[in-house]
Formats: sequence, structure tokens, C-alpha cells
Amino acid sequence: MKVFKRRLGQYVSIDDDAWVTFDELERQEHCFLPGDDLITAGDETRRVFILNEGWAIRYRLLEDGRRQIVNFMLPGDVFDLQSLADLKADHSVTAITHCKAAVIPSGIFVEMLKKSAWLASAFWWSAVQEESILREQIVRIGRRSARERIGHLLLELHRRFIGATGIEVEKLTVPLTRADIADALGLTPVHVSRTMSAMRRSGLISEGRGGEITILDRDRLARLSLFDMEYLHLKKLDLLKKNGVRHFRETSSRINAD
Amino acid sequence: MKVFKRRLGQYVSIDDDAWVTFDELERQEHCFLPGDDLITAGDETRRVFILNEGWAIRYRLLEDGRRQIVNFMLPGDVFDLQSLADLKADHSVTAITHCKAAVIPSGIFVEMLKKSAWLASAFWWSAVQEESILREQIVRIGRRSARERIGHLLLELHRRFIGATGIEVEKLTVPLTRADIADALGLTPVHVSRTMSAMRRSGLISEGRGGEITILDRDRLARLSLFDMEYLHLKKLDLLKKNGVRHFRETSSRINAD
DNA sequence: CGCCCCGTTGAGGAGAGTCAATGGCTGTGG
DNA sequence: CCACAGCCATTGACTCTCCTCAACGGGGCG
Repeated sequence: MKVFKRRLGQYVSIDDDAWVTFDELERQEHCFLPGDDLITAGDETRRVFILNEGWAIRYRLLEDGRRQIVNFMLPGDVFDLQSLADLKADHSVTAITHCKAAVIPSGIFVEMLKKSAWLASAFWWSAVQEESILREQIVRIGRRSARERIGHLLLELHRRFIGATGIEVEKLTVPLTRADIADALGLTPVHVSRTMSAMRRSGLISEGRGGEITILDRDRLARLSLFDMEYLHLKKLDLLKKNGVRHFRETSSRINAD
Repeated sequence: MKVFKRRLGQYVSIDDDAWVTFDELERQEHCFLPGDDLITAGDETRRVFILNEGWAIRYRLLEDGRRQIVNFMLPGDVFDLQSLADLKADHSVTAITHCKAAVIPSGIFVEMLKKSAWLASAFWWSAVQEESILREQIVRIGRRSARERIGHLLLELHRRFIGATGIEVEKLTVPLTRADIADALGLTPVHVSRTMSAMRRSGLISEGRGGEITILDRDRLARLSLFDMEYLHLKKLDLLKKNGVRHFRETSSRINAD
């Protein structure tokens, strides 16, 4: 539960009481193996996941077998808040590494929100960030070249990983095959392979064994990928001090859990 | 305000009291001309828009001028609920036709939510639908051919238009230039033009003057575009009758506005 | 050892992009 | 009322990014 705490702590300063609620969750932790579905397309179960360990992908399959990975779930990510309202999932979520996740029936989840306005804010914030990531994914696929897409994705994953773990890693271990990257970026595995080889040759990245990727020249890669450092909204909301923001705190907390 | 009523009414059955709240909103209606910004990238203003008339686009510009349209806003759409939490907008929303929209400061908006749990559910539902549209947009540009993308977008816009107005129009008047369609679908205007010409030749669509588009063979177009009729979640939630759903109503309303 | 999955590389092809010219429509001003 | 400018759709010719098909090779695992 540690990862989760530091993730949410980035958005809002959560009071001590709220942490008690989390301890209940630790008992609900499930394990998933690579390939296991957390959510299956067509599912109607209403539950919220908090990913504590491992990576997962959210994807959709077309009838003819084409796959599009919509986004990646890293430790600390919360999903599907939308399942609280949805009739049935239009996509699947599958573990791509060994995963640990708290699985919370929506009823219990909502109880949690009611207990703590802070918590509700944090989850709201988390949903906003996820939407922002979706929008960025649209821009990435729609208007960027293959090299830009890959560079941009690597930078995003790197930043999100640091945000989740708090460890300023140099080497990011990316548990993705070329096919995964291709399906996320609207490319083919062959072309991803070629493009990444070229990126290695030009000294942008280097790869070790087991998916270890090092971003050698972050600034150059960011420039080449037109990476906007702001969209992840990683800045901490200091709700207590800023005046203009205080109003938001009072209100939007209530939206979620007064 | 009529459009808006029928839009929200699709998701939940709103009680009469809530409608009183809407009357307040009618006084807040603003007009926008084509090209006017409703939200400008970098904006920090916290307010929610309810579009009553006209079309708008949400887009992001890269530094070198490339533009990606993230999604379209049609009458009845509500945005940005996320601005309640966001620090500043990472994208712009611009009117592409003459538009009328209620502009609600977030404080007032939240007051509304508190007055009616029904309303809160409806807005939550609306946000879920928007996210679903974003995911579908990702699949569309990531894994579909030019013809599939265009066909799929036309079907989506057609369905959303009917959902918004309730009018089962045959001819949809699409106020989009080839450049707009291209920037939405990750293509170039030239190729959009070519592809749509081909679609006209093969009898899938026809175009009249002023952007009037008729979908001649909806089933064939849906098959060719791999259009999934379900993702828009247009089905009405009958919260009062279904048992499994009733729990949701009690809970998720409270998330938003107890 | 041998299988399978994965990454890589090559050759050739196709879909989409680029550049450029044309023509229609609209709005404006002489 | 007509001339002209500006915007947009279209079409042609050519280019290039990315895809397809295919072969090869390495590492993990039974």
C-alpha cells in the first residue's frame, strides 16, 4: 500500500485519519499473473482497482484481431472509477507482469469516499490525470511520427514510474514487447524494432537485457518528441495554503464525498 | 436549455425539482462566434460549460503547428468537469459554428450538484461517456485505416447528433472542413478529400451543399468501419427499477452531491 | 536438445503525405 | 453589378513513411 500512499499524496495532503481506511484495503489485495484479466470486456462487475505492484494494460480488440492499447496502468494507478456508472466494460484490463492490486467493490469504495473528503479529492484528481493521459495519447498517435511516438511514450512512462515509486531511476525496466509498444502507438512491431534500433544508434536510448531502457539524453529526446513536461499534472496541490484553490477544495471535495 | 434536458434525461430520470435549477442557468447563457475560444490552453479559470447550440472542438497544438482535435462537442455536452480540479487547461476549446453555452462558475455548479443527487448522477454519467468517446478515438486513430476512420467518425457524430436533438435526421449537417476532419483523424486534408470522394463513388455517403452529409448505407458503413454500436452508452439507465443498479444510484449520487 | 517466443533485418509494396495547380463559392469593395 | 481576393475541395504526380512477408538468430524452458 506504500506506493499508493505516495501517489495520492502527490495530489493532496491526506490527513492521518484517512490512512486508517487504507489499512482495511490491505486485506483485499489480490495477485495477478501476466496475462490475467483484471477487467474483461463485457464485464458488468462494479469494482475499483488500486494497482500496487506491476504493470497492466487497458486495451480493446477489434473483431478482426487488431488490438489497440488505450493506456498503461502503473503502480499507484486507480481504475475504473468509471465502472461505478458504466453498464459494462467496453475494453479489457490485463496484467502484463506479476501484479498486486486492491480490488474494492464499488459500495465499499464509496463508503471510503464518504469518510474522507481528502480521499475523494485525491481520487478525483487521479481521474483527471487519467483523462489527461488519454488526451495526450490521442495527440501522440494522431500527430506524431514513429520516433516521436516512441520517445514520447518512454518519457511518459519514465516520469510516471518516478511519480509512482519516488525513485529517480536512470534505467527504466519496461516490461513491454515490441508488439505491446506497437499496439499502444498504432504501429507494427517490425517498425517499432527498426525505429528503436535507430534511436539506439543515434544515442538517444540504450537497452540492456530484460527490457531495461535507459534514456541517455532526456533533453534531446524531449525536444525530438515535442514532450510537454506539464501534462501529467504531477505538481502537488497545496490545498491548505493557496487561497484561490481553497474554494476548490471546499467545493470539489463535497462533490465527491461530503 | 431544451437540448440539455433531453441529453441528461437519457441517462437518468431527473425529478422535477432539479429542473428548477436549470432555469437559473438560462440567464447565464453566452454566445460564441465561430473561432471564439471557450477555453484557451493555459487557462486557469474554473468553470463548467453546457453547450446548448452549435459545435465546438477540443484540440491541442504542437509547437510546430501540428494540430490534433481531441474530440467534438455537440449540443447537450457538458465540459470541463475536470476543470474543477485542474490547474490549467492543456488544450483549447473553440467554437466552430455559432454556439450558445451556459457558462457556470465551478462554485455555482457544485451548489447545483448538492441540490440534486439526480443531477449529480447525470453529470457523472456524462463524464463517463466522454471518457468512453476518448478511448474510442484512440482506437480509431491507432488501428483503423483512413476510410474506416472517416466512416466511424461520421457514424459517431450522426448517433451523437440524434442523441442530442432527438431528431432522427437522415442528412447530418457537418460543419467541418476537410482540414478539421483530418486533424481529428490524424490524416491530411488531401487524403480526407480523396477518401471521401471514393466513399461517395462507392455509394456509402453523399454530400450536398454546406456540409450536408447523408449516410446512404448505414449497415455497410458500420461493417466497413467496424463500428461498435454500444460504446456511446446511449441506453437509458432505469435507475428506479433495476435492482442491481439501485445500489449504484444510492452510492454514486453521494459521491457527487450528498 | 529442440521448441517457441521474441527481436532483428532485408526486400518489396501500399497507404498516406507533399507539393502544386485548378476551380467553385462567398464576401467585399470599387 | 462586376472584379478580385480568400478559403476550400479536388485532382495529379511524385515521395516517403510505414506495412507486409519472410528469413534468421538468440534466449528461456520443458
